[in-house]
Order: sequence, then C-alpha cells, then structure tokens
Amino acid sequence: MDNGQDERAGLRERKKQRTRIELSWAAIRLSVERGLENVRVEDIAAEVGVSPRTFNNYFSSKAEAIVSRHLDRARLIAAELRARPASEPLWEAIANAVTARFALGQETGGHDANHEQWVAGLRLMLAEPVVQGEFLRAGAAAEAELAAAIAERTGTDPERDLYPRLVAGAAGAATTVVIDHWMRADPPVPVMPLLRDALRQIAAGLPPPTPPPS
Amino acid sequence: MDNGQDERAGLRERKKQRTRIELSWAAIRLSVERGLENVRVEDIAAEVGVSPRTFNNYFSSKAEAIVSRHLDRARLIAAELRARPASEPLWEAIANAVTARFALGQETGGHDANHEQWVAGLRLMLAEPVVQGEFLRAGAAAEAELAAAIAERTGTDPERDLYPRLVAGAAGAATTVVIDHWMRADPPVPVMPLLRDALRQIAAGLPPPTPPPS
DNA sequence: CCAAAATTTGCGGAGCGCGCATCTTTTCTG
DNA sequence: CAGAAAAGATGCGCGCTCCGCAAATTTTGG
Repeated sequence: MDNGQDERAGLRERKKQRTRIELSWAAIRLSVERGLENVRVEDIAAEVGVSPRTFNNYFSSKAEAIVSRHLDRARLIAAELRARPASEPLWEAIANAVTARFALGQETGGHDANHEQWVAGLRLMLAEPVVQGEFLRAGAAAEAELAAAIAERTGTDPERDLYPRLVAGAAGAATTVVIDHWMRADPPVPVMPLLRDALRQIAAGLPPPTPPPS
Repeated sequence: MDNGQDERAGLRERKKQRTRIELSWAAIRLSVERGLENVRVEDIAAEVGVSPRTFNNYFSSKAEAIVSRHLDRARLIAAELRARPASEPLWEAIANAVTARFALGQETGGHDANHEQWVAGLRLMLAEPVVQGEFLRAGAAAEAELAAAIAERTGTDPERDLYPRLVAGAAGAATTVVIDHWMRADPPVPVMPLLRDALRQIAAGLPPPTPPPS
C-alpha cells in the first residue's frame, strides 16, 4: 500500500515521488519568479508535463506544494536525531541534528545577481499569508515527529508528558526565529552560528540578557 | 482626520467591532455544530444579518473568522505583559500575563452533555487543516507583539537580537503544546497548572527528566 | 502476452475571494 | 440643522481552486 518510506518499493513509487518533487520545485520556482498569484496550477502542471488535475492528486493547494520541500527536510531532522548516539546529551544531539540538515543545501551555488533576485522573490513568496500558514503547519507536523524522537530518547510518553512536545516546540520555535532572522538580515550572515546560538539560549532557559542586580 | 485608534473614536467603530465579533462567533458556532465544510459563508452572514459580500470585508476566509477570537485574546497577553510591574522577573511576568488571560473564560458555565458535544465539535474543527494553519498564523502574529513587549522590557531590539523573539517563540510554543494537550486530555484537567508547569520548564532550560549523572 | 491494479486525465460543478460600481449610513463642516 | 464628504454595506460578476466521477492509460504480476 503506502508506507512509502521503503527504500525501493517499486519503480512506480519512485516515479510518483519524483513527480511530487518536481511539482514542488516547479511551484517554488515559478512563484519566486513571478509571484504566487501570477502562477496558476495549470502553469505548474505544464512545467512538469502533467495535467492540472494531476497536480491536485499530489497537492491540495499551491501553498502545500511549495512547502512540501521544506516539510521533507524538516522531517529528516527527526530521523537524524534518532541516528545520533544515545550517549550524546539531548540538547547537543538536537543541535547536531538540526545543523546537520542545514549544512546541506548551504552551498550557495551562485552568488551572482541571480541569487539576489532569488532571495528577494523568496521573501515575497514567504510573505504570502497562505504560504506562511502552510509553512507553520509543516513546522507543526515536523515537531510532532521530532517530539516522538525525543520521547524515545528520553523515555517519556508524548501522549501523556508535556516534556517531549515542549522540547520539540522550543527547538522548532528556535529554528523558525533563526530562519526568519536570517532571511531579513541585510548584511547576510551565516545560519549555522545563529542556529547554535539560539538552541544554546533555549537550553540555558533563556535568561534575561542584563540582570542588573547582583 | 483622526487617529482612529482612540479609545472611542465614534459610534461607527464600535458597530464595526461588534459586527466583526459577531461574525467570528457565528463562524465558530456553526462550524462546531455542523462541521466546517457544511457551513457556507452565506450562512454565517445570514446569522449576523449582513450580506455575504460584507463577510469578506471583515475576513478573507472562514478560517480567519474562526481564529479571530483566539487572535484577539492572544494579543491581550502582550498588553498584559506591558502592564506588569517592571520589577517582576521576566519569566514570572510572562507566566502571569499568560495565565491572567486564560483565567477569564475558564468558568465552564455548563458541564452538561451540551458541553461534551461542544468540545467534540471543537476538536473536529481544530483538526481541520485550514483552521490549523490559520491558528498557527495567529499565534505567529501574537508572538510578534509579545516579542515587542519583551524587547521593551529587556531593552533589546527585536530587529537585531534573537533574544526577544526566542522568548516569545518559546512561550508561544509552550501555550500551544498545553492547549493541545488539554484539548485531548480524556480525564479533563485544569489548564492553569499545565501552563505554569510548561512555562517553568521552559525557563529552566528544559532539562532532561532523568539525568543519571550528578 | 493478458488481466488486474493503480495512475493520469478530462469534465463539470460548488464555492470562494475579490475588484468594481452603487446605494446607505454616519460623520463633519459651517 | 442642512448639505457635503467619508466610509461602510451591498449587488454583480469573473477567474480560479478543489474535488468527485468515470474513462483512458500505464504498470505490475503471472
């Protein structure tokens, strides 16, 4: 049926997966280039070479397609966390899992003017309400998986204990804030240090910056 | 003209606000009763006595209308935080601000069977993808205001420092997790203790539950 | 190579979201 | 207090999205 995460359940699954990814990329690229509202489902479908109707078999909206890539990546973080040695302290493992995923895709292939345009388009796209909503939903979904992984690691029950979900939520919030900050940083800054810093602060209980009394 | 945001800029503003709230409640009530997809914009408008077109002058979607009440409440938390004495430690002030807002509306007027139905309907409604997305968006908006209030209090700059947004994000995540947990708790539990506990854990840096080494 | 199963596709319809022009109601000015 | 101006409410209509359904097409398995 569809535990789709098998290594190779068949040639068919692979093709489906490829179409899915292509549709998602097409949606992203077109939206970044012309703006979300100037992209019809029809265009995206055409780009990939399927019928508009088929697009809706994969995604129920443009926003969902766009966010799909992000969601996939976010999911890998949970997997990465499970793969970490149990000896690693929890927060260290989380930080490593998160940064490991962000390490890939950081090779900014082109620093040319195109890149500027791309980022500008990205910002516009992410400013779109529908996309934002979908982004947050993806984040929530990812957090659920992350919570499960954390629960495993700490021997807690995600159904009954707040703990794993709190940790996942805090970690999610941290990455969200960082991405947001990074997106609008005018003199561009590297993400990695930001991420590590944010997670460190969370793990430290977010103490106020300047405690006056001593 | 006038800076419309005055306390009472006129009878007009009041009426608008009232209509807005009525529309939101109507949307919620109908959705809880019959399920979101069995509610047309037309129905909501009729309930309040305005034209369908007018509904869209207030909200751009059913989901937005539904979440509107939640958003308003969330916004009050930021206001509440600003109203707290500066002497209060940050996390204590946050906890107080949050719980203060949840204190109201907790008087469960009816424990009858109706209440059961209501909660069941609520769960269904909140399970709806669109509503979830909108909920998260509202949370994000609220967090922005909260971050501003926190920045004020701690003398940081929400544009440059991660700190205020991290704190707001963490607090937001905590309340989200708590609400979520509370919604599905079968033997119903009071929210307040959950909230305090969650915020306390966050402020403590979310230490793993059973750290073997000493 | 054929039959079964799964996927893609075209068709059609219910709604939604919104721009635009118009009608009403409230507010402002003298 | 009258008349003008501002702002909201409404009606109309268009373009699009999302989805159910059934036919066409492709893949899988024997």
